[in-house]
Amino acid sequence: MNRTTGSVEASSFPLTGDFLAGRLRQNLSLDDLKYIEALVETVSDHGDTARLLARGTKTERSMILIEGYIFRTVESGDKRFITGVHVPGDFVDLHGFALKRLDHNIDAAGRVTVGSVSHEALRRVMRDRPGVARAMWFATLLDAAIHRKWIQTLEQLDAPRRIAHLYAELHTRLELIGRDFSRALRTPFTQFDMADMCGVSAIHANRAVGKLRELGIAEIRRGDLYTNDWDALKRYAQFNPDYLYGDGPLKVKEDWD
Amino acid sequence: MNRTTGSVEASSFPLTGDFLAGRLRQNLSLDDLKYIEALVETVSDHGDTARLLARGTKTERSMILIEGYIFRTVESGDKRFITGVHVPGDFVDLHGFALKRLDHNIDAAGRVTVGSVSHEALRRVMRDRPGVARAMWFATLLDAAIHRKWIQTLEQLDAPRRIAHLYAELHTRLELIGRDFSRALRTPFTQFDMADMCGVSAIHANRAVGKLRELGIAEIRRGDLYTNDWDALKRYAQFNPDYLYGDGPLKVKEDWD
DNA sequence: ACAGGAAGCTAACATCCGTCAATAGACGCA
DNA sequence: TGCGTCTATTGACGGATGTTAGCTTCCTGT
Repeated sequence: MNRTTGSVEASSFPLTGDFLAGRLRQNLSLDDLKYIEALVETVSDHGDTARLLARGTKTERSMILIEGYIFRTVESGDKRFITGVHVPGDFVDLHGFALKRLDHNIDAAGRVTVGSVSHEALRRVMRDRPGVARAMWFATLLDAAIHRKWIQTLEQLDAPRRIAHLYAELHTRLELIGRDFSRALRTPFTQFDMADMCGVSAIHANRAVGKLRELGIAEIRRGDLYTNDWDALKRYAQFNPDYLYGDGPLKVKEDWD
Repeated sequence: MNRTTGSVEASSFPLTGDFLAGRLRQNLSLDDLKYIEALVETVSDHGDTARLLARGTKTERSMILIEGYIFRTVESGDKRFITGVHVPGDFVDLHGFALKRLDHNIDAAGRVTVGSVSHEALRRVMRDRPGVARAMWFATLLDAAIHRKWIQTLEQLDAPRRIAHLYAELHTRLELIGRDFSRALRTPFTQFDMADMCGVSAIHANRAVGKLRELGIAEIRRGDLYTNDWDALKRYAQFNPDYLYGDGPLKVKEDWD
């Protein structure tokens, strides 16, 4: 667990705006999206495996992931456990705004670009933009739904299927933000990362990767997954995307307000 | 999985009010609590293992658990997986208000008493009582924190420790709503239920229960756990209650509004 | 008291997985 | 280019867990 916090402040504005197509894409007007984008006060790049926020920290800012992958981790003894992974468009510590302290670390997986929103700005959202505030609530509800699916995966699947399910989920989540990887899904994950996400030892994660290769399901090399049959992979992992609410994930009932 | 939906409508009003001391206990005035209590339109009792709400159902009501235990379950093949458990005071399907459909079932564990709140009433809350609306958001954030701990438990602990951790968590959550079981924690859980919560087979759950007994950690008989040393049990389960935010679980930053 | 059924318990065997040890490959840096 | 480190890989062994089968205990209804 090498942690080099090589943070580099970047002044690259404006944002692309694309990343907002993810978590917050539903039920927000273009005006709302522009409003959210304007909340981002600073954008920064972070080096490999940087710890962006340590457990227990009290902060006055929340981060939205713009590029890369971020882990939610906890440490116990000398072991690390990964309880969640984020893709661009996700608010990674929105709960840090509501709850007093964070109960886990926020770690970059490889290089990341994050936008920072002050809690002062979020307080203005709560006061002035109830629609946007609701969208943020729904985004955290989707987090919870993904957590529940991880619980089920850990309860139900063996190691090879857990890894396949992880990549199937990422594939779908990345598709939902408009990124299509027809043949390869690139990540900076090591087999240690996969092991910590799947609750198995690194050596067993290696066996699992080998089994996926042997079965012709997928070839995983240095975190990058290559396959020519995503459907077969998803079937093998017993993947059902319903929990991501892709067809209207964050839609509220029509008669709100 | 016997499902007798023996629902009996009860007209027993008013509520005790005690059950609200749980999830929503922080940052709400007495006036707010009375307001929430008044939202409960009907109270009903349900028989053993009743399915209160099926996955995919669209509903116009949300339920708050008043007495008993409730499971969140999913079914895959002929197997059942439990992704969460609720104690009195918990809103069990508040996310059903925000998201269009439920991604899992809501099942009673033994006999339960639930209060029902119409989504129409919740819409009024959103509009008129921002403080209460926030408290509901925070309650779902605490759900997510508990989910993350379950993920970690599944990744980290063996079967005996998972069962010990489950009871340690319930003990603390019940303490937080003012119920103290110094020597015994009574639940209607079967070893099948424990197995489905811990991601092991029922037979292995039985082995695990036997090991806890053999180690002198706890005696579990028909769901009821007896011990004279909760600290030892919690130490054995590596239980750390921080994630329940017990010292101020749902506290918001002081300077809100 | 009796019968039936659900839950709890035990044993035997196979598979999944953790650990230790050792080696090979890939990448960054001098 | 060569070295060192991180990552990936393989084998061997033991422990944890799944599966099947059968038995016992407890509860409940009659």
